[in-house]
Order: sequence, then C-alpha cells, then structure tokens
Amino acid sequence: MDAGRPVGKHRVPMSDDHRPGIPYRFERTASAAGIRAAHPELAAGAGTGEVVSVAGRLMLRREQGKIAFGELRDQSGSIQLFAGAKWTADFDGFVELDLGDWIGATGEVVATRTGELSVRVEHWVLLAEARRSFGDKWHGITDPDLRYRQRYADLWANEESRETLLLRSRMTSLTRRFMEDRGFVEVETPVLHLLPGGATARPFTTHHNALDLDLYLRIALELHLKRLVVGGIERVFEIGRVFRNEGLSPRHNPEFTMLEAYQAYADYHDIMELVEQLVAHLATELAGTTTIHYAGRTLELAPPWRRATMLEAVAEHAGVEVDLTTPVAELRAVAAARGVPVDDRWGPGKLILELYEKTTEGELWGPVFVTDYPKEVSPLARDHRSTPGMVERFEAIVAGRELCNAFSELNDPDEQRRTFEAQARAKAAGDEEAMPTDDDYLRALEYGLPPTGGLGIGMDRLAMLLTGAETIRDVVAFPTLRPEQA
RNA sequence: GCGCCUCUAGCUCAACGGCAGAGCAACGGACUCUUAAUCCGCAGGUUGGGGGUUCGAAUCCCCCGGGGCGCACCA
Repeated sequence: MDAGRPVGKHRVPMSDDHRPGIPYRFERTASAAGIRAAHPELAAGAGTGEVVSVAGRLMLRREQGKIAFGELRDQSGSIQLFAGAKWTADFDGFVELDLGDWIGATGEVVATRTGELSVRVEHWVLLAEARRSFGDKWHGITDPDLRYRQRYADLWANEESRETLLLRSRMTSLTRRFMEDRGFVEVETPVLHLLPGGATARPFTTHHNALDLDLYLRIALELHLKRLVVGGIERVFEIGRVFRNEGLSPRHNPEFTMLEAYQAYADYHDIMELVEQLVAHLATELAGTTTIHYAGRTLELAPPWRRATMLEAVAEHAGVEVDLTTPVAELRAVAAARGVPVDDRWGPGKLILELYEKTTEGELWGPVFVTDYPKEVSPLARDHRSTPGMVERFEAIVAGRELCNAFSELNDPDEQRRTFEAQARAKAAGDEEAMPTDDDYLRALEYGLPPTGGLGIGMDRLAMLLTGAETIRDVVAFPTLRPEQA
C-alpha cells in the first residue's frame, strides 16, 4: 500500500543541524519543451552558445565514469542533462543524486555526439530530495489503488495521467471561452443549499453552527442560475462541483463537475445546437478532429447530431410501440417481458422512462439527442408545445451514456407549483429523491422568467470521452476512495 | 449494500500443497557520448491482517481490511 518507505541509507532524515542547503527560489530560464522548440534540428555534436537554467525532477540517470546523462522532466516534458567531471561543478554529487530528486541545472544547450538535445551542466543545485522512489522506471505504477491514492506519484510515473489532467484543464478553459464568446456570463452560486433542488438525487447534509442550520451540499446548479435569468442575466453559466450521495462506479464519483447554462429567449432546439457545437469544437481543438475513438469504436461528433424522440428510440431498440396512452398494465407487461423491474407507484411516464433507460440508452452509440420526456419525470421542464403529457426535454447520449440533460425551462409559476406538489406527493408515497418545493424559487418565477433554454453537461464524462478514459477516476485528480486505514 | 475477481521486496511481476525468486530501484564498485546504458558485487520479505486444515500453506478453507469489475442507486 505504501509506495516507498525511506529507501537507501542516505535517505534517513537529517537532523536540523545538517539540513542540506536547499535554496528558497531558483531562477529558471527555460522549459524542456521550450528548448526543444527553439532547437528542433541541432546537428550532432553542435553547441548553441545559449546558456539556460532548467528545473525539474531527475527521472533517469546513466553514468559512464567521468560523464553522466540524466533525464530532467518538468511540466512541459523532458530534456537530457549532460554532466562531466571536467565541466560540471560537484560532479560526484550529481552522480549521487537519486531518481526523483528535484534539481535546477544551468549550462549550454548542446547536441551530444549521438545527436540528443541536452543541457551541458555547468552548475546544478538540489531543490528537493525524493525520499521515496517513483517505482519501476519502465513499468511505472500500475496498481490502480496506488495511482488514485498517491496521484502525486502517478503523475510522475505515468505520462498518460499527466496528459489527461492537462487535457481536462484545456477542455475547461476552452469551454469557458466558447461560452463567453456567445455572450454567456460566468457566475458562482451557493454550494450550501437550504433545499436540495434542481435534480432528483440524495444529497449530502451538513450543519452551520452559528445559524444552527442543517444545510445540503448542492446536487445541481439549476435553480440559482434561473433566478439570475429572472434578475436579467440573459445568458448565464457556471462550471461547478455538485455532490450526490450515491454509489461509486466507473462512471460515478460522489462529487463531480457540471456545466450548466441558461439562455433567455431560447428553446431546447437552440440548446441542442449549442451542445453539438460545443462538443465538436472541443474535439477539434483537443483531438484535432471530430472523429474520435472511444472504447475501441469510432464516434463522429460533427454536427448535426441525430434527433430522435424517446418513444422512437424505444420503438427501435426495445421493439415495442408505446406512448403515454398505453394502459399501465400493458406497460408493466412490456417491462416485465424485458426484465425491467418496476414499482407499483409508477405512472406511465416513469414506466416508459425506465423502459428507455434499461433497454435503449446503453445501446445508443450516438451521438444522438433523445427528445421529449414524460412530464411525470421532468418537474422543471416546460410542457411540450404539441405533444400532451410530454415536456420539451432532451438528453444527448454518446457512447451509451448520458452526456447532458436540457430543456425548455418551465417558466409558469402556477404550473411549477403544481409539479412541486406532485413531487411532494411522490415523496409522501416514499420516493426519497423527489424534489422539495422551493418557495423562493416559485417567488422568483412570479417575477417572470422569460422563455429560456437550459443545459447541464457532466464535464467529467465529457473529459472521459475526449481523453478515452473508461473510468471517471482517470479524469478526476483525486477520486473518492475508502480511507486507507480502516 | 450484494456477487465475482484480486492483494507476494520500494515498483513491475514469477512461484499455485514441498527450500519465497527475477527485473528495475536502492547500496558498494568499474566505465569519457548514454537513451529502460552496460558490467561486477551486495542487500532487500510477518506473501494485506487474523484464524483453521495439513507432516508441510504464498498456494486450500473461514473471518476482517484495501482495490477492481458487475448488480442496485444514479449523471
């Protein structure tokens, strides 16, 4: 479990009287990637006259008597260090460095006799010693437990871990710019909620001492963002952490990141266009193409994506034509025939949703917008303009998974009150996840919410898609794990 | 929460009822152009923890703990 006790006898911690002279700062003048970019084709054996200072971790070392080579890795990449007894100050000390030690080194950029771009070390300084080793220099660290618990070691030992983290960062940054370019304003709304609203999920609870008040960690951003639209912020978004007190799996972490966006005067058709453009843009910027590979299959993300109603999708994959007028007894029989467990309290809407989720969603490789959900399971979405009992809601399904959830927002306070009341009845009947009535939100709607299209995207799952990760733990720097010592 | 799989040296892995091993790292040494450098030498273990079966257990059984996958819940 423990990757590396202190190893090697000089790894014994020194007494305070004998601390090595670790400087407080180091003036770095070049990065590994910067040096490579500046000298793409330096001839073997050539010098440049350019003296640089680099810093990073010593990842490999090859000694050869009076000379030695090292691989210095910084955030940008790696560069070879070339040291020799004739020109390197404290050459013996350089040779005694351990793999993993942080050092700073100064010298001329040269190409060795074999053509490897290098820094010919004249001076070097120890910046931090690695008292623990980073594992096998060829195999790295593969034990998933160790990788997730000690991400700091994983990031050095495994290139893919670092690339994934950096790609996710660029994805978030590109998303912000994409939204801002379309006039969306980024805001921050409370994490501590009086009521766990905006989604159906079990919340985490916490307590504020001074107010002696039980609070919930948010399960969605939705209701506060729509309050801001009421307040006149016509295009608003937030990229924020939400928390759901549910099981862990390769696709679920208890805290995850949502992008939610609300656009006044727009409907769910406008939001579909926004989603397909955003995802295609990210793929193009990050992967260089909209044709990406995931789980051994190909995904074409270029717009326009297919649109299919939930009932059409169910008809295709479950092989059964149903709708909201189908008798409940018949829907139960259809579900039973396909091994979908049902609850006596469910109405036709919930039965159809379950049928869809259990028989169809996982089969959709996509990308596809599955549209028009039953009102019964969509308390915050607006009635469909032409199909009774349905709402204007869609989910984008990519690789068999929900990537986003969006709708034409319900903006009629009276209708919203009725759907909250229906939720309250469901809760009274035993549905733990039913949404509580939020009176302040109703009051906001009474001030007037214009026609608005809204969107929620799971950024972790988007990152999985764009990095090829098959588990959410690979795109979360520090995934939730059981404590190390039970 | 349930089921299946898994845990051996710091790391990556062998041994699968009969003497716990290798490579890398570490430690000592050789080597003036290496690329996972090479070579010589030396050390490294409560086989996740506990209990049981057996002449003998890393190996078989039971309990506990960590992890992975699936189910349930969900995004």
